[in-house]
Amino acid sequence: MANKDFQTLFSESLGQSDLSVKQQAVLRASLELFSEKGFDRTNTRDIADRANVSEGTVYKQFKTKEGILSAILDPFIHQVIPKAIAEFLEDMSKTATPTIEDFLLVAVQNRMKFALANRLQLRIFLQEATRDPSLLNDLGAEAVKILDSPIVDFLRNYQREGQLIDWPLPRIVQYMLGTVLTYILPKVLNGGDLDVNKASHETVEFVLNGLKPRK
Amino acid sequence: MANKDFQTLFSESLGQSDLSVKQQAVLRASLELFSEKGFDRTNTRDIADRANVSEGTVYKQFKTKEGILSAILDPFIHQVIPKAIAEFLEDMSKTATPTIEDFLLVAVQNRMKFALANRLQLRIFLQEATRDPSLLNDLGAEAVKILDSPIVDFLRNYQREGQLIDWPLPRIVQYMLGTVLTYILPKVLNGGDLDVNKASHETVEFVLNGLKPRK
Amino acid sequence: MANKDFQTLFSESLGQSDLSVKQQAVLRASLELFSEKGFDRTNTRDIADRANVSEGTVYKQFKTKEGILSAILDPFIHQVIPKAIAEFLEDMSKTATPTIEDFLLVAVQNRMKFALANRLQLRIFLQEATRDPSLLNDLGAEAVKILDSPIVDFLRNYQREGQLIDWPLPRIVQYMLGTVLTYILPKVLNGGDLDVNKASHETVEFVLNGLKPRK
Amino acid sequence: MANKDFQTLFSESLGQSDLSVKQQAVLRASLELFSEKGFDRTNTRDIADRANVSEGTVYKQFKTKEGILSAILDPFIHQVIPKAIAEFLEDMSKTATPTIEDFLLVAVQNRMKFALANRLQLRIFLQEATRDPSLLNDLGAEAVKILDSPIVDFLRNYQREGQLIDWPLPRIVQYMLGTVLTYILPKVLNGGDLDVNKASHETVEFVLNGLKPRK
DNA sequence: CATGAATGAGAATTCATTCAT
DNA sequence: AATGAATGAATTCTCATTCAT
Repeated sequence: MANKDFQTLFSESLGQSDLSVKQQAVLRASLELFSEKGFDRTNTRDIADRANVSEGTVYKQFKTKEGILSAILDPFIHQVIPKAIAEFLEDMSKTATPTIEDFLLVAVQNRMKFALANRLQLRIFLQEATRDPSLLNDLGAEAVKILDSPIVDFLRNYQREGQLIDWPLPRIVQYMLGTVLTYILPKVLNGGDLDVNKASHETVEFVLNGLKPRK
Repeated sequence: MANKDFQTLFSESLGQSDLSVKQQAVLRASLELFSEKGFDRTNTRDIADRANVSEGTVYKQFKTKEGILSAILDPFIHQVIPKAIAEFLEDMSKTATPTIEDFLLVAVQNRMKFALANRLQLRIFLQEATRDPSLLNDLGAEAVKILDSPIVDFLRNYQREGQLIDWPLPRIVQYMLGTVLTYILPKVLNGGDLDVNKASHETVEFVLNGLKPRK
Repeated sequence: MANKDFQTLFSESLGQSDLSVKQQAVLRASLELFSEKGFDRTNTRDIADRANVSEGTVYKQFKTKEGILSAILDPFIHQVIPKAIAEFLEDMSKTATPTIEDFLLVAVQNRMKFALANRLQLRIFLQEATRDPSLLNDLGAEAVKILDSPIVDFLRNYQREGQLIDWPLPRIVQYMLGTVLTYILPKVLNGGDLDVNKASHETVEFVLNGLKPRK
Repeated sequence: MANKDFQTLFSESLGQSDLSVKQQAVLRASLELFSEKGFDRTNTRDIADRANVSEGTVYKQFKTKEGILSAILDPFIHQVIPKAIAEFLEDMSKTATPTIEDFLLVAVQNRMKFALANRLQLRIFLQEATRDPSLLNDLGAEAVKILDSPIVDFLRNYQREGQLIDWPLPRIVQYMLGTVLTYILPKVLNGGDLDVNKASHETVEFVLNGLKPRK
């Protein structure tokens, strides 16, 4: 049972719940509005209204509007994602996965579920990243940590066994990510449900075998 | 010999150059600024300054700031891209391509060059699309037209010959696109050069064979 | 003790004083400036200055400049004037008025005093009405209510007694109004005092007897 | 045979037709637009469009937008009206008018026809006069000239004969004007036809006899 | 003479942020 | 802590006016 659900992770990410109920309402309202309309087209009046709070209260905790954005994205990048990675790795370690198919299936499903559970944050992240690509670097820095973890041992092992092609791991991760994204991005942006089981099987099927018929 | 370059296509897209020199300067300045800072964080004062034009002039042709954005994105979606597709298809038809490797190589290179040549517009498009996913639908509508062209015959032929797996074509296109994007997106957002030759060979290599060693 | 004075009626008309002191200052400043220079030639900067308030404050309560105009004219047409009519009718009812001279004298004086007390609003009303005659219809709709009140009984009674000519009442009201206006309009537009006593006596003298010497 | 019609007087008023066809088109377009929407809400772009002329041409003859207004109102006040008065007086002199009824009838009809024929200018004049009452003085100055003309002799004669009450002539003119206005103003502002014959008879009937039944 | 592109000063309006209550 | 009125800088947009062609 992979990640905790969104509520839990989000709340935990909000600095150990040192936020009052109202402040959390502000954060949730901002999360929704930023995701729906974008940071620049959301005004503090609307945030206050949606959070059922005065405009002054919005500024009590978060000194600026920019600060609210940081309060959403910073923990997302530096806490939610790392924590998700950690839990993912733990899950992987526990799972006896003899074939690479099974391994990738778990990995892909894990990523897809995470993305859907954190849809709003991801959408905000994408919006900001298209403006300020340095955010992508921040994310990349976190992602690289995967390659500094036991998971590498799994992959190297598959390579040694001849189950996985002998390319540099970053290149392998790149392709898997790209393929997963083609399933997830439309859902993150447009909403709608994703049949994670079907999507993950299709992904693994392609990623492993490519477009040329075997035999 | 593939696409005309950016300058040409962009100028052509501006409705037969019915724009004065100054109006074109406004459009170019907006293109740059929107791409650099995003639509919402660009103000008309800055556009006027960069275009060496008065603020009034900015509004003479394009009635609103929103109108400038449309003047950039609309022809991009409805003229530049379709024209690029048309020229791409023509190139394909002319090329005798015995193996699917060669065919995909040309296709992928073509797409990559186009993306890099239209980097600024693409970046603006991405920024807006993350806010208003309906733009993706507009783009999708144009893209679908590919599947209504001679290129389909090529692909079906490869499938019949056993060079291409027997999946629905949209699924095949989806994976190719996803993989190409992993090379292009970082360049579109961050700038920098892409070794199109190397990237396209790697892409085709992966897309056709997947991550599992053949044999 | 006819109408309450302007201050009272104006304040009452402002929706039970649900406006802060500053908002009332905005309204008063607008009233003065619109009356002096006309709506179109008054800018919000001047309103803010005269009200000793920031320009943002002008827009807090009244969403647009147009909105300020409505905040002045709407209650004037739909509350101040109806209320004035009601009080006028009450005054009339209480007054035992054996002759039509006395009756008209009270009526005319009443109208003149009201017009002078509401000089600024009337002037704005006139300015707008010359652009948008539909305003006159709105006013007319309110005025017609007079002919749906006890005052009609008075007039009919005078007609029966042979003190008042047997014309349709609207025609009679039309002439009285026209004559009263010749005294009031110059004062509304130019300012200056009106000797209400003298003016009302002259009006009644003319209205009743015409220009041809009796006997 | 009272006034020449509008076209004639207006054209004559335009400085002896020293205006080109285009300039006259500008004046006519301005006349219509100012009357419809008011001076401040009419822009020079609209004037140029309605006159089928470039915006530059609008400024060739009339240095400023204000100048167009003057070109309309100045001759109206200082030429059209005086000329109308002169012709009116001439008509009066020629007419043998034994009774005051007949005399007033002609006078009133004359005024009404003039007002209707010059509806657009009058409307503009009213709009401006409600802003800048000094215009009323200008008009008044012209009007006073009536009392410096043969017409005075007519009126004094009627007074001597006991057909006209022995009040100061300005007061008499004031009442007549007020009554005439109640018929004309609604038409000037709202448009629509006026039954000049009926209206003039009613006016004279009231003005002479008042509201109290004779005997 | 006529044109209409260009100008730039100003106007309305928005909104993040502050602060007295 | 919470409120929301108040602020004023910034922004979009309009329009009378000018001037090169």
